[in-house]
Amino acid sequence: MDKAGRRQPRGRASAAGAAGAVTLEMVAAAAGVSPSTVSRILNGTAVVSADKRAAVDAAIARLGFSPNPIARGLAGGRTMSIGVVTQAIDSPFYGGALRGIEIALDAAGYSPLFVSGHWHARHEAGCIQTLRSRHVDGIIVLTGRLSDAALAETARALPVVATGRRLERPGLFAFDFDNLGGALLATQHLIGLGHRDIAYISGDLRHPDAEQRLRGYRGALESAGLPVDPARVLQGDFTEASGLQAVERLIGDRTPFSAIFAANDQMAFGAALALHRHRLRVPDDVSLVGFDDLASAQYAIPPLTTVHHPIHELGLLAASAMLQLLAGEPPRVDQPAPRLVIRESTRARSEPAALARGQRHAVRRPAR
Amino acid sequence: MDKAGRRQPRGRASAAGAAGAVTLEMVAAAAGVSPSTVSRILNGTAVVSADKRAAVDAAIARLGFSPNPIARGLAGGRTMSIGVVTQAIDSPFYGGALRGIEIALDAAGYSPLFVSGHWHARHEAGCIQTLRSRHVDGIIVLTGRLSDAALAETARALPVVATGRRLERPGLFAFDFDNLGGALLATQHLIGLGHRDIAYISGDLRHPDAEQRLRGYRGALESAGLPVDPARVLQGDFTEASGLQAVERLIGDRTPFSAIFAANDQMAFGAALALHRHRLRVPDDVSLVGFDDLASAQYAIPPLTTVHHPIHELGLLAASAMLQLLAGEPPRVDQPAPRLVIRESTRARSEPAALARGQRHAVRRPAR
DNA sequence: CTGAAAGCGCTTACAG
DNA sequence: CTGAAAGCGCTTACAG
Repeated sequence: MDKAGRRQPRGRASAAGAAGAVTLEMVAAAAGVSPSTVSRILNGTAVVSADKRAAVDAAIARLGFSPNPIARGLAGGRTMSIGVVTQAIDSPFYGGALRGIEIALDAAGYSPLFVSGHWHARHEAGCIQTLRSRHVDGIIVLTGRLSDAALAETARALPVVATGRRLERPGLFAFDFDNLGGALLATQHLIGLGHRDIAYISGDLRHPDAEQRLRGYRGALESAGLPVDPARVLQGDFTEASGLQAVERLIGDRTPFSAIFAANDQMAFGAALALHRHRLRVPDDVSLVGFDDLASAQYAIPPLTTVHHPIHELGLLAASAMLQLLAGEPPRVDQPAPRLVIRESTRARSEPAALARGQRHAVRRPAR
Repeated sequence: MDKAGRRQPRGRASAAGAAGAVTLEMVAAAAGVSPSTVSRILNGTAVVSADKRAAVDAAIARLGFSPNPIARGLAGGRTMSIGVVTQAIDSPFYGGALRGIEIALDAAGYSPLFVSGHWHARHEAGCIQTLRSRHVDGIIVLTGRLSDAALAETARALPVVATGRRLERPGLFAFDFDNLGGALLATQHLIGLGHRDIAYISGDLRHPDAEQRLRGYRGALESAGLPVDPARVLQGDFTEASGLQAVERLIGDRTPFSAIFAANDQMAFGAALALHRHRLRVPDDVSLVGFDDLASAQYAIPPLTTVHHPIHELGLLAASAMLQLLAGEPPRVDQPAPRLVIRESTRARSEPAALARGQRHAVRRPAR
């Protein structure tokens, strides 16, 4: 088979050596067809006679062949990998989305390549760069701070799916979660329980989610004819620490409140700790609602009432939209709606509203 | 430059097109040298005259060239990517390790490829398979259930770093965390506080960590001359739910206890909730210690005393060991020791030990 | 020190 | 329907 002048195969470092040696060429030889034919069968690229297909399938099975994605990437431009820009690989919130993406891509033979943008447009741009240098077949961007223009630009080169924004561009599919609706649900729940003095702990307003949730809080108060008191709107940044500090400020300022709605569960946990330190009991003295429904929310003390954000499903949907884009179809996804999960951190308001340290109430009412 | 018979370049789908078109060949042309020379400069493979190097460096900078890892992978067998077998991409515990790995690899120009084994040897083997088909340059295995033999076998083909086990094989570097020592620390802390009836919630004993931590608990009791009562050793599986159930069993069985040591924080959170439901207060009635020091432990109510497991550092170390292996050096890593973090869930024992529902104590003592 | 050339394992026009 | 051949963008013996 070798012509004169062929080199000896290289040592164990040879690229082939690593993954199990059997190549498409070997399959072709075993099946008595050309490599082109094997490739076509693998890719469903052309109609092939039944007997050749059978011979090739048999050879593939017998030899245990699996195509080398690296070579495939070089030759055909498809690496069977999808880049995923998340914000932090260990985010308790986005983790669920990553798992969804992993599952959906795996089922289609694709591998995810996770990179972290750290909520920084520059880092995210670096991520896109890395992913493109690795020739991923498509990129999923989970929220983040990249401009719509940057995303659209990327989408000119390869399919892009983005969450956390609304945007229509060729090759780009974006979908959002109804943050406003979720915040409405949470606030209305509190209002329905008789609360009037509802404090709000906002996330970092540079995140569109934070802005939308704040609008939901305001909207619910306004619809109910309640005033939106700026003193009750605290600025947080989605971390536990900021939730804790917000409550400290609230109490320090002696602003009356009987309920708190935190723009995410992590801040709600911080808020709960601050209340605990001030001997204010949840829900006896203060009702508390979060947003996201992290896995840990149901084991908080008390278990946290929160807005369920189906982040795992969102991951599944993002991956499935990518797969559709890759198949040349316009993505169709049914976006899941927000849903309030009532647990044990909220209760009907007991007069009067908790004020500040020391002024706590011993009143107990049966849980809902 | 083209010989007769060359094809036209392919359309936008061409592999080059995607990532920015500039190739090593273009750099060579611009610098007036051969591609071989550019390659050698890139890889530091050979000594090159200063003027050529300068010309090449200039051309690289001007053209904004960055080598295509895919082509590199095919040709040289190096993909500049490292496979990482974790257990679940959204694990609150392993997440920290992933972040450490990401940081350390990124600094060296490598990309991690994360895959999830789901605590299942078969899945983990599938992960290894996937990673090898993608020609990663090395594999990091975070604990898991793969046999030492399987790991050693993999290490014959490419460098492997494993955590959560001790094992010496060619091409394989493994290191463990001192789980036994950590459990000793936790238990001794409780004993030092005067606790005698210390219940233990074990993790799934198929995990080596769980087994080691149990030994630490036992060892500490024995050293202190305290009996190890089987009724106080509850079987959990590292989940919050199992921690909760363990405490339910303990209380249902009316086994006396004044302290609980849970083999991980997640079970401690579940245990805390069960205690809360039975109106047993932490730490007034029952002291509680966890293990791992998850990010959320400091915002638990009350903030959880726990054994700090430097999982982020372990990730950093694993990656750095891999880098050393890749460089042909024997890895040298200083393994971090376990450390007890005393927060607010433990307190000196108050007579008598809490027994069961209803029998709670109002005794308050100042915190430590 | 440096170049020409073969090769990595695929894919895909091109030509039957 | 199917093959022969060129090419993807690099690396690396081989030969100066």
